[in-house]
Order: sequence, then C-alpha cells, then structure tokens
Amino acid sequence: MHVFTILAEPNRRLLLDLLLEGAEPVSRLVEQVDMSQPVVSKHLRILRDAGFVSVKRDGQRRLYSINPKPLEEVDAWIQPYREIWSERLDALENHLGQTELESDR
Amino acid sequence: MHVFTILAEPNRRLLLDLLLEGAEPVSRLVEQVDMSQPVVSKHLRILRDAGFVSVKRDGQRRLYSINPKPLEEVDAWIQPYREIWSERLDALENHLGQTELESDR
DNA sequence: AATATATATTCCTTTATAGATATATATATA
DNA sequence: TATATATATATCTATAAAGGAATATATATT
Repeated sequence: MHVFTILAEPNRRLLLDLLLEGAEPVSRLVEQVDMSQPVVSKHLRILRDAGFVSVKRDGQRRLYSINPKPLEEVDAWIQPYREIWSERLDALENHLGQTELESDR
Repeated sequence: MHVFTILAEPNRRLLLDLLLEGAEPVSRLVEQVDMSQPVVSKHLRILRDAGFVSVKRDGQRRLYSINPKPLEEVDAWIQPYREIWSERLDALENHLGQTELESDR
C-alpha cells in the first residue's frame, strides 16, 4: 500500500496523531477513538506493515509507538512543489519590494 | 475530497509531476500518459476542485498549470512528525559524539 | 452553416478497502 | 488448570472511487 493511500484514511491519521504524544497500548487508543477494537487493530496492522509504527510487548498488551521514517517519502515527493511555492513567494516579495521603490519616487 | 485522498491516486500524482515542468493542454498530457482522454479530464477536474491546478482558455484548448497551495496542508500535517525525526537525528548525533569521547579515553 | 477538433460529462461496471461480527491467540491471574 | 483480559485475524457486506464507452459542449476552420 502506498504511503499516500495509507494517510488517506482519516482514522489512520488520527491514530498516528495520538501516538505523537507517546507510545500507547491498543486499549488506550480504542478508548480515545470512535472505532471498535478490531478496526483499530487492523489499522495498526496496516501502519505497522508500512513502517509507520512499531510494537513492543508489554505483558498482554502491545505498546505501539510512532516511526516517522516513511513520512520522509512524502517529504521528498513534496520537495519540488515546495520549491515552486517558494519561488512564487520570492516573486511576490520582489514585486512588493518593487512597489515600495516605486512609491519612493 | 481530502488532500491525501487526492494524492493517493498514482495517476493524479503523475499528472501533477508532469505539470511541474510547466503548463500543458489536456491533449499533451494525454499523449504522455497511459490514460484515456476522459480519464485525464476527470482527474484534472478533481485536481482543479481541490485547487491543485488551474485552467486558462487557449482557443479550443485548456492550459492546465500547477498550484502548490494545497500541499501546504500536507506540509503542515507532517510538521510535528518532522520534529520527531529531527529529534531522533539529534539524539543519534549526540550518541555518536558520546561514543567518540569514550573512544578518546 | 457545416464540420472538425479539444475537452468535459454522464452512465455503467469493477474493484479496493473500511467496518461489523465472530472467533482465534496469547498472556495473566485465580 | 481454568478463566479473564488484551489483541489479532478471518469472513462478510457495504461503499467509494476508478476506468470504459458513449455523448455533450465549446471553439475553430472550411
């Protein structure tokens, strides 16, 4: 499954956002979220397969924690677009600077 | 349609990547891509509705050009994760530095 | 005005995936 | 060992969205 496909699912983004605060066992995630336990487990499975989270045994619990590595792919993909939007900002700034000079005359 | 949902479709990412090189009429996009014209038009419609591209009339053609604005939302969403991965890099660097000191003793 | 070209839209079918429910598995505790 | 608790998985159904084919619309050209 592609990184963007994985992030397209709102509940998956929600789970990631929760894990941003720190590692959590499945049960605590289920509490904070409007999904059944199996649904949460399935999403975690998908996130795990894609390397977004990792698991650690803690007795009968599983502690899930976040792993931002796969997001680097997103970051890399955006990069050329980011360049475009900064070019545009530069152009805007130049234009504004130009306008300033003009208003000085 | 959510930004991530839009980017989840590979053909849509392809179209955006093509437009990265500069504005193009639909026909030229169709040439460069393995999609029928209606499919291209449909994706462009979706991209347009989400503000990823804009159109300009050019006779009977429509010139599509890129608009990176909606990607700022993606960028903003990644931000906290980016902070985590740079923290981890810092931690790694500190650790390496530490190891260096230790090897000096 | 008639025809050609470029693009958009509509309708239909197929497919991927999300969630519900039931159940399996693993660990802890009595 | 039997039972309880936490989590994972399997099966089924519903749904969203992608692509194909046909067609509509808009502009250009003769």
